[in-house]
Amino acid sequence: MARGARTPSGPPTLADVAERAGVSRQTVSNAVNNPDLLRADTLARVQAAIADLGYLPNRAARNLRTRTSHLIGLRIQPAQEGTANATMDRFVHSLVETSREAGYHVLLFTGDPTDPLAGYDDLLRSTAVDAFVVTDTYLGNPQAMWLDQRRAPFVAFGRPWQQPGATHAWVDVDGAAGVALATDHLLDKGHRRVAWIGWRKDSAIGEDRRSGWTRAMHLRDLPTTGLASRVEDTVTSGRSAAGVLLDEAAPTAFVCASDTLAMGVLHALAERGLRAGDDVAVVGFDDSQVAQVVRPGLSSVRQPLEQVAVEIVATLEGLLAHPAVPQAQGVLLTPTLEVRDTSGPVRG
Amino acid sequence: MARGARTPSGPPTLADVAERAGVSRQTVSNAVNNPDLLRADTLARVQAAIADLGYLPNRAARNLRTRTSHLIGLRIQPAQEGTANATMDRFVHSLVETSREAGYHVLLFTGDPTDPLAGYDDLLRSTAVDAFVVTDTYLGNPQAMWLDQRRAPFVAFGRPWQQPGATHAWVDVDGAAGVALATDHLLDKGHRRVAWIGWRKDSAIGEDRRSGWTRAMHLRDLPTTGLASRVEDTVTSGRSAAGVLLDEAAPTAFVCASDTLAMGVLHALAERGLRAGDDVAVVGFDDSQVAQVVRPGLSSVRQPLEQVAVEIVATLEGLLAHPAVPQAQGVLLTPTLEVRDTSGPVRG
DNA sequence: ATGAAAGCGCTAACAC
DNA sequence: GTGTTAGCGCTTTCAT
Repeated sequence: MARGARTPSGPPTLADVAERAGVSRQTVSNAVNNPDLLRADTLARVQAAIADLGYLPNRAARNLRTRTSHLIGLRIQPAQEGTANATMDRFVHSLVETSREAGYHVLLFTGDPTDPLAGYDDLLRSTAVDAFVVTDTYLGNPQAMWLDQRRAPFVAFGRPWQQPGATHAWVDVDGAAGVALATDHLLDKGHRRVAWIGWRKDSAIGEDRRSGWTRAMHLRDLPTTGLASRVEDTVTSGRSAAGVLLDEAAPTAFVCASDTLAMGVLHALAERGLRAGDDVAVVGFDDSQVAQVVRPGLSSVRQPLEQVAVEIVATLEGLLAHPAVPQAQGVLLTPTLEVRDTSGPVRG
Repeated sequence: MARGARTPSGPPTLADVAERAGVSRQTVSNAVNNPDLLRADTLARVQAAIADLGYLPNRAARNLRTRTSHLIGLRIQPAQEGTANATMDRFVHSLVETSREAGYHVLLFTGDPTDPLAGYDDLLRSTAVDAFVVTDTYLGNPQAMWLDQRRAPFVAFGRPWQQPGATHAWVDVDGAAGVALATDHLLDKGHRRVAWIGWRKDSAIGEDRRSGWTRAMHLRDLPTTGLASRVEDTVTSGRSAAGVLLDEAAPTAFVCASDTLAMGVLHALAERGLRAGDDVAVVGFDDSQVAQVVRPGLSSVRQPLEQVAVEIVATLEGLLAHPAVPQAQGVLLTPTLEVRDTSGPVRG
């Protein structure tokens, strides 16, 4: 059947535009992808036809031909209820926004939480996505190694802590710097006994953040012994840890590896009739909604997730370019500190 | 060029499998899509070849041929900072999970917040997605009407409040029932003066939720006059509204249209030295992370978002089936109540 | 039950 | 600068 005599079924195609503009299909393709190749008047005629028809290239056909999908795969985990952790929400939005500007959409997938590789393989083999953004590198990061082996383009949000020899591109936030920022802020306020509540030792991110605290303390010749605690990332753990530290080390301020832990500290203070901000200062990490709406307002380290997304997409574009543009292997961004009520000046 | 002599560039294709199994390409296609058509031994041979090669059908080719993408478009808004609203996070994950089980992936896009249609059009015209899930129906819902006109398959999360004549499929949570649940819970605890803090009158969702409160109160012959306030959805608005109500109407309990407003109430109580849960009860709406980690724990109405996702995907499958399966136009799900400290029994 | 032919809509390569 | 040819990998139709 001749394409010219088609019934108006489905969106217009290249052929429709070509016929209407009185040019060949290839010329229409060029008008869309390489406008410079056309003479001005031809271009105008084709563009008019495109506008008239409301033509947009069919994605599947273009994908098949160019062997790209302009899709970026992102695996998401269920939101952790009962915690204040909600980094993903902000990051996902930033990534979607930035990707759009670069001509990409974000394809979400989940996977068996026990199998970090689930989902990646199928998408890769079926050429459903051009690249991945890998976020859950804290699990030990087998995805990164695995994707690297398959030569799958990807950028990690998070450093390859466990694989010192890894060569893949990554973008991360300098947790140590963030915690140092928080600690310095407290020290500047006059605090001397600043405690740390962080995660268990097997968390590389936790240890990194912790190092920001020890560094800041030691730079002012302040001791850290007996002032630190390593616990699970739950509110109740934070509460107990704070209780023990208050009893045994009498800190006047707490820096925490997460807002979840910081909330635990606030609970412990309230139980003892201590006023957060006035009696004891507290700083959390992630600038969660909880930090923003709780009373008193929780000071917190904020990750520049918008900027992370920008760096990730820029890296991705380099990776996917032909020929691939050499990338800086890693980009480390510095967080900021949101000061709220819980780190007001010490009373008196 | 004969496909048989290909260099091992890129993933295996149908032709590769066919050659290895000694059958035609069509037979491989049938083995994948209509296994029943093959003789048992042929099927086994083909499946072995598929497994050996790690073959998975190329998405773009399949999409082009079948005119489907097995992608569901979802437009996301930026997380509202400074509020406790985080329904999206949980919903998105549920939707991705449920979609996967139905063979779909979720494609995320954003749009100009001032133009609710931005993004939809391009995806539709380029046949990038098979259907949409429309969530932000509270804005007045032009997307629904618009998509309906274009005969684009979609399901709305949220009723067509503004368009009584709308015929599209939707899934929603019965906010009135949720608030009635909360109010009854408080009345059962012995409260009689239960106040309502909700959104401005132009919010249909807000008015619906409010109706659950008036209904529950009136069912027990309790007055509502002077006990209600309609404000913006911010913590400070909730705080002021609670202050005014406490001064003028002396309620012993508050039901709020959101956790954000409920947090405002908690602030107001704390400022007055009143203890939430003991002196005055408070129930929020959304069961946000804030409700879960704040102290005292905030009782809250929880939307069954997992179930919403299941219903939406089921409806979508019906819509996309050939021939389309007739759908119930709307599905209304009932929320549950998470009881925490702020709605403990009245003291004494 | 299996194979051959055609074509989805697009773009890369080349001819004019 | 524009048109022609071919083919991406798959599935639908029809023949065997």
